[in-house]
Amino acid sequence: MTTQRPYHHGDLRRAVLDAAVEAITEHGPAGVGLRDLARRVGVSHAGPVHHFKDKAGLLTALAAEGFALLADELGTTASAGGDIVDLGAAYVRFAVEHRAHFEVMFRPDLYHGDDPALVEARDRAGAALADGVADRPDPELASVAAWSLVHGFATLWNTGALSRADREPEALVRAVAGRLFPA
Amino acid sequence: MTTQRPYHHGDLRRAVLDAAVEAITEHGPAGVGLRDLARRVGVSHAGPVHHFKDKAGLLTALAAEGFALLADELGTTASAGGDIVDLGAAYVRFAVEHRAHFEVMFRPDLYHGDDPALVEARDRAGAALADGVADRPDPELASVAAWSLVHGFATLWNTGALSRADREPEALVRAVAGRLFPA
DNA sequence: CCGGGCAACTTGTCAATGACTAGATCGCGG
DNA sequence: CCGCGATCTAGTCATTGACAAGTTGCCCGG
Repeated sequence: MTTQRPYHHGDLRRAVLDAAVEAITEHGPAGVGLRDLARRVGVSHAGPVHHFKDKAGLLTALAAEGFALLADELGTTASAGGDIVDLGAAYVRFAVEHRAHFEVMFRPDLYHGDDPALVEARDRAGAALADGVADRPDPELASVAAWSLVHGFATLWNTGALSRADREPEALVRAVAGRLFPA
Repeated sequence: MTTQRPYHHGDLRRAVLDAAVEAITEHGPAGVGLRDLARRVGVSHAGPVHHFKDKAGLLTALAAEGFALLADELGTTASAGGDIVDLGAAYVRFAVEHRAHFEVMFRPDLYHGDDPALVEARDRAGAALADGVADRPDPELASVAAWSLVHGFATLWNTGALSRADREPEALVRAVAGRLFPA
């Protein structure tokens, strides 16, 4: 393996983000260090700084990416004719499959909440959720109820509090959501 | 103010816990340092260590205290004849009034999840919640639904995601929970 | 083709943190 | 009155995030 790394990494930004996802999935958002990520990726300890300014900047980028991903998922299930329960299931699926992103997204004390890219993505995701309950009676309240239910389910599931249930998370949340929003 | 502090603090453990609550309320769990707490309380930088072993130990104590408080709150509303909606409201009230405790409690990567005192308190709180839905049809599912709803509401509220709503959190969650569990 | 400019990356440094060790101080039981 | 253990202090070490300054190599204008 004489492959001497070139001076320029190629796509360090992406590599660091991926390493961060991996590290957060393993040790939680608290256990991530800029220097550790640099080591994982194989660059010097200050390499990532150039792309993210500081630790909060890294997590801001992660959160923004997460909101964008979530908005996309919700958008596709909505345009595929999915109803509110489908949307909720998509929300939970996202939270489980992208746990690292999800955990950072709802920890505003870790990142810069006023970042433009982040704000845009977050609003987009919020709109997708709101659309799903637009045709329900009292949409304001229904929106709060739906979001609370699926968000609570997702966070509880990810912290392991619900894992005694033997069902798959998506099936379980469908059963639960069907109770709140009968067809 | 010639009150020279005595060598022995009196109740350093409690003082550090209180300082931690204050610090977490201000800056979130990430922004808390053992040394910072020691300074706030006015002891040397290694003082707290004696009582909590390490940082995770501190947060373990905080989490255990939180679960105990929550179990007490739920217990009193239940024995006062409260129904499932009252229990949910109590859950949210706890989360809002004891935000610092609540945030640590559901961040298992920050503390020692196998601490005996913590396990006991957590189980007690869980039992109090489960009791509230015992008389509902399909209690297993109802328990998941109720917990998800109020937990999601509480975390979303605390992160500010729901704060556009002009209602008080407790009243709002009552309206939402009443939808899931009609009287 | 080539030279300068600029982004990407490195090396070095600093203050602060968590964890550890050894030692000082105090209070309580015998 | 003594000593012994719990409580707290002081000192140290590796590590971290942030910053400053230097290096490397790509790309664009001439």
